[in-house]
Amino acid sequence: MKKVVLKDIAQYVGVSTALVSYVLNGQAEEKQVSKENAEKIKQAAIALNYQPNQVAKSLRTQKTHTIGLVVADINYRFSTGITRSIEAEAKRRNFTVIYGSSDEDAEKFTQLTNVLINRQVDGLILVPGEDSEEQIVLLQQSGTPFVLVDRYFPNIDTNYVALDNYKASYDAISYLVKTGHKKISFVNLETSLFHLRERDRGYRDALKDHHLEANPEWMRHLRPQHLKEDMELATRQILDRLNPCDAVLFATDRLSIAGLKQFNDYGIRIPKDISVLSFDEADAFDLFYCPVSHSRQPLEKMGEAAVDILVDLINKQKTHKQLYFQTDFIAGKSCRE
Amino acid sequence: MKKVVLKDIAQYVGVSTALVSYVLNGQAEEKQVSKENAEKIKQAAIALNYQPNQVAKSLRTQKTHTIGLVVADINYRFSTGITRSIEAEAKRRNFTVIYGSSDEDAEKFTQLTNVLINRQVDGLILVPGEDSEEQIVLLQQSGTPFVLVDRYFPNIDTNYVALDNYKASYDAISYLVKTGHKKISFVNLETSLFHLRERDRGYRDALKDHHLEANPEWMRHLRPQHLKEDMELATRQILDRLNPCDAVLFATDRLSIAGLKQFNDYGIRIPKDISVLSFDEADAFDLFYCPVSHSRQPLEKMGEAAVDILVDLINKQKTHKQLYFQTDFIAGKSCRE
DNA sequence: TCATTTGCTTTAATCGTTTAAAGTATTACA
DNA sequence: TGTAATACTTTAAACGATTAAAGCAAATGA
Repeated sequence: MKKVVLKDIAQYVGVSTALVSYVLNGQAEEKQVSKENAEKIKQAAIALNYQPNQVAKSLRTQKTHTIGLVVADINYRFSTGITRSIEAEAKRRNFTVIYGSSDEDAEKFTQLTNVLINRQVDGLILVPGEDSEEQIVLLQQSGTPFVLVDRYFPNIDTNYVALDNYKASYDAISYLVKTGHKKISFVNLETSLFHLRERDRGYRDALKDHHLEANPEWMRHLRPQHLKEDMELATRQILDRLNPCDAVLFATDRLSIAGLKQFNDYGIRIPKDISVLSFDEADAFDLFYCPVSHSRQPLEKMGEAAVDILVDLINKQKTHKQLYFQTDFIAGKSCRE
Repeated sequence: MKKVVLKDIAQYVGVSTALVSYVLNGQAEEKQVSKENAEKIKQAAIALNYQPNQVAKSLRTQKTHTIGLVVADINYRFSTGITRSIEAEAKRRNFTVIYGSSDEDAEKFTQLTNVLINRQVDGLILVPGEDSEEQIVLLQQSGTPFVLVDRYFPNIDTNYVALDNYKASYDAISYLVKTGHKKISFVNLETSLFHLRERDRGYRDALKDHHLEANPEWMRHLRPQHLKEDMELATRQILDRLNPCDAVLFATDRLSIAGLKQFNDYGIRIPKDISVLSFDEADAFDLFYCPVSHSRQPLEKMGEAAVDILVDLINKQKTHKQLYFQTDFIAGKSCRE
């Protein structure tokens, strides 16, 4: 069964392709197409089940109505969440999303963005990984509209939608202080990614402002590739006999899961033995014996904002924006009060 | 900065676009392009940073080298897993994947497939939901190459890649029987989806073959939209004072999570009070106090197979295939031995 | 010397749309 | 009656690639 194209409708009705195009694009009035022909064309389109060829349309209009999305790792909850909200908002605005996962690999990230650009996406939404500054700068120079989400580079002036990581971290620690904790550990990843470094800063400043002990051993930076072993060491340090912590803040959901597993293995009970607070949400928290308190990123809002900004950029409304969001605090029962 | 197109290179070097096209598509030898020109063209392409316009290419060749993927719900672990492996295999074969989530909604499913077809994807990989038979039949009639994954319709003769759900279920029950369980419950979803009905059948037959009590109350079908309340009822029934089960098999990961949460709430300990076996894998299992034994779907292999079959279809190698896979049994500690 | 072959290059149509610009009746007005 | 406006419709050139087919020298063969 051959594909029905515009020309087929034109022949079927006995008019030129121009008329058909006008009618099917809702320009019947504007282009003063006779009611009779307009009606015939509409009927024919239905009768022949005409499906416009978007590729041809894109080539002609130089617009694909497509957004390219590169997430850091599709296995992250953050990624599926943000993808979902970006898709929803994109659909609302009649855009399609093509996406890919860089798996935190700078080269793959570059490759992916190039593939997407070759496919003529109108713009990009990116969650860049380590060592991607260069590619971002190149993108910027090329004039491709793009928005960064979650992660950004303080010394590159781009549009981005991010969390106020400093504040989120500061507030989380303040909450722990307020609920009577005095020896607070912070477990983060070893990375140069700015947003995670901001969480460090929030922790440090909060401790200082509340005049708490800032034991250097309590701020841990685990190697992503050696999470399990580094976590084992970290938790042992945190639970140290002589000077144990009474609370720990994990900087990401994956850290929390690894940490809680380790606590399980050690037979440590939450929150009796130690209070636990987490960044991000994880489905896995559901199955833990006590709900885990955590700071939740407003993924829906962030995704929507990213699409909004990007679409503005695409439409040449040169909004230059850096948007910060606040976390929602989800109170569980993993913190002693 | 204007985009560099083929013509620009042609002008830059002083040849026709045909030559440029030949050289950049590796047909220099075949088309007997002079070494001199070939070299110049290659240099120019690099110098001008030429990026071919895939849209134009697709229009001309009538091939987009793109696969459309529609998953049932991006939030399922199954979806991210299969997406990942499909993406990887597609990339290996030089295809890009555009995907969307139908959120188990038949209308959205139809819409999505149409959007993808309009974008001229070369073929589709689909995880259809309830009430999508009609759309599948239409697709088949239209001649669009497609492969179903995970779910399929026994009375529609399509290509698919699926689990041997009957056997997986049968084997899981047999394992429970072998480890000494006698009163085995099976918690499934209320749905007409064939693959889940097959799991019912496996359960029933296994009970019969092992001459076990087949209490109708022990085969539960929960409404997906009322999972929590139905699960509460189901678990109460399973734990019934007078005739409690000694084991339960959950038909999906989400059911397991809901069930285990409920057990947590009731203060039931696994596997002391009851043995638990699950289909699928869940990150959340990690945080449960005891590793959950489960039957794991070989997502990587399934995704690869789906791409393989689809690409064959696209290349007119009319392989007509129904592929069944077996689950891997992952032994945890949630079953009393 | 003329025809043929070889080696290389260009021309131009094509994919399926969109959209200025031009074309052609018909009607209105002076 | 001639001109202008109105109401439509068609023509044809894009968009950026691919690719038969044709073109054109120079080399070869008879």
